[in-house]
Amino acid sequence: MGVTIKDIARKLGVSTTTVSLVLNNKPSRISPETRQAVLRAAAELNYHPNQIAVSMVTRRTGTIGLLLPDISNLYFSSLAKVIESECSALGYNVLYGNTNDSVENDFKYLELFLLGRAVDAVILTPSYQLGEEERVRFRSLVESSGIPVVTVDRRMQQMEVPCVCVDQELGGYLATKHLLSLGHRRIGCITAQPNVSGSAERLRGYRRALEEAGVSFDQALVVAGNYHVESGIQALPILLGQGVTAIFAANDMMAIGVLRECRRFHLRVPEDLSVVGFDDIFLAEFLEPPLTTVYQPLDDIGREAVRQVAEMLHGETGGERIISFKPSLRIRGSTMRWAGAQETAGK
Amino acid sequence: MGVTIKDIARKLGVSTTTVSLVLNNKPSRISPETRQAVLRAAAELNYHPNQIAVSMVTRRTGTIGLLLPDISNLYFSSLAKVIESECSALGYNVLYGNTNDSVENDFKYLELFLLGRAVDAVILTPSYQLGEEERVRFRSLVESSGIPVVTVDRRMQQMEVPCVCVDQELGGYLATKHLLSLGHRRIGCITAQPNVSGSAERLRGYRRALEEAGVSFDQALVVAGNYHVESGIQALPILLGQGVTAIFAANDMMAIGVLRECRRFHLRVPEDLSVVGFDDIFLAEFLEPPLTTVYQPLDDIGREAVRQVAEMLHGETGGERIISFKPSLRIRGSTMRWAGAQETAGK
DNA sequence: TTGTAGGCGTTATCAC
DNA sequence: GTGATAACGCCTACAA
Repeated sequence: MGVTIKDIARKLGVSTTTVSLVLNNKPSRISPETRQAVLRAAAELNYHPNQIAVSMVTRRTGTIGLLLPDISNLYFSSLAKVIESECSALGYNVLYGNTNDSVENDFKYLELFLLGRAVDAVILTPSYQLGEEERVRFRSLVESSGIPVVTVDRRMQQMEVPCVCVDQELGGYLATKHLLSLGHRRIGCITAQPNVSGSAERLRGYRRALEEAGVSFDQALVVAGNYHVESGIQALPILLGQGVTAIFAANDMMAIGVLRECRRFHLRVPEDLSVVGFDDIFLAEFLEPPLTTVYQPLDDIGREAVRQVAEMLHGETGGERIISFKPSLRIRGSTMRWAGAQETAGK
Repeated sequence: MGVTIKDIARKLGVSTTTVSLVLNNKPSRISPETRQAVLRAAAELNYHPNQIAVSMVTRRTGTIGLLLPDISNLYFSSLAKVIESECSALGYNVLYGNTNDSVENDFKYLELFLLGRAVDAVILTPSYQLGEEERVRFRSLVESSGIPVVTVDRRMQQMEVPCVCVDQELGGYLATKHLLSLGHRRIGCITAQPNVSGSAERLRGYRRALEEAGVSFDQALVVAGNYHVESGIQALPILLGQGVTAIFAANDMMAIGVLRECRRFHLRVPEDLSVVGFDDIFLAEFLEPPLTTVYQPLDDIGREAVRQVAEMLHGETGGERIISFKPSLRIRGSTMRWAGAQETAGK
């Protein structure tokens, strides 16, 4: 069960060296005859190299670890699709882990993959910003293993690891500015936990837009969600209680929650409430109303993450570089001019 | 770079056997002192077994291959999440491949995973029913590798492989019967390619419901999609041209396409057109209107697929068993009694 | 209770 | 041109 080069060698009366040389197209000048013979025998016996054995000696697995917080979030599953496809094109397989937005799971998989030398590199979306202690743990993990690690979508502060993402702050700014330009003044914001990278930046963008427009920031208009639909649902009544006329949700899932809950409250979107999301998951345009949201160039991000990994695999050094793409606003049906805008129109 | 049991053995002046025995908790009675010493040394040196080396000798990789047609389809990403989580609980990693509904890719990954002995087992959703030639290829691939293969969500006809799925025919039947019970008589059906397993069965259920209700089957009301949103969009005008009052889409993605296109046509759902989907992806209830659809017990399916695999890994034999779960109808807002129903009410 | 030695399948280093 | 032989890191009879 399992033809080996030994079998081929024996059958042909040559050494395993010869077989290996031929099968790997090594530039050692084997006579055309033996060459053909080996090739034919390999085909006849239906030989296929045992990748484990190959990995054993070459010290590379041909596998890249991919750690994502939640594959059932359309944003991440689309990202996974791009990354897997890019990896596949480079001859790499993807070992996948769902971290459920838990730092413990981040570490669980990281240790599994890095310490076990099960992968040649890792692409991950870290769950939270690490505390000092965890930072040490992470750093020693990465350094001692010597395995390239690249972060995608979210940054790891103070870590010497390349990060591929979007300019989150700008995204938050664009979303909020759009609402402001429509005359909204009381704009709610649903963020994720403050120590999730990305979330804080999006909030910063929100604040900057407000300040620029001379609208004072009100902490009561900011509620922390968790990037899941449910937290959008829960946030809505709180924000309505604050009299908001528009909501910026830090991702599309939460925006979907808001949309959904609005119907339960018989609130029309966008007539009664404008809603902006973030990510532009591909279902966003199919919602009712089609969701105005901040587009992330997913393909670029995924492609670039793999490119970064590939570079490091080819000896390029890591280090804390940030490759940042520009997000852009996709205006659709979930936002409109605030009916009461005339009052403040003169501003 | 990489502490080995040799390092530990050397440091302690014992043999690698001793170290291995201790570290693997083997029932060979090592003296408590050496035992402790080994454990301590391993911790101090930060030892972690090289999984490749372990795999080399144990002949198991601790990895399960998962091949899915489209991870950006919410149904499959949710399934992947369940499967990964179950595998993880059993100590298995998941090597993931996106096949894009192409048989060629099915084989590409299957060969990569099976022939390279990169996985201990494979769970896959086959792209299409295989032709005779492909069937031979598949069978020899699976048999020669001796690696357990389990099919999920879709069957492979005439293949000696366990399949975990839902009673597709029943699902199609329930969906259609629901529409019939609401008075609809011209019911369109959007299927996938006829040779995609599951699709054909769902269509059969549709026919059975029609026959049972004494409504004659009309081929013109059946249009073939591809399980993507776009094909729902394309199918709608065709079906409207046939004067349908309701549509059964063979999955939720296509149903979403229908919903979306209805808005462009200023058609109200469900007042002007009832729509039923299939899968009950978790966004279904968040759509507008919330989608009536056929629920698949995703968790059960994923869990059972992994259980099947685990059994085969433990020596249970494979064979063509079908583990079928019952789907159920989730009635939500996208269906209602047909306004013209009274005409045929007496029927 | 512990050590020796062989082997897993492949690649790599030298000789010949 | 080709072939021994030694790794790679670990496990496991079998010996001692």
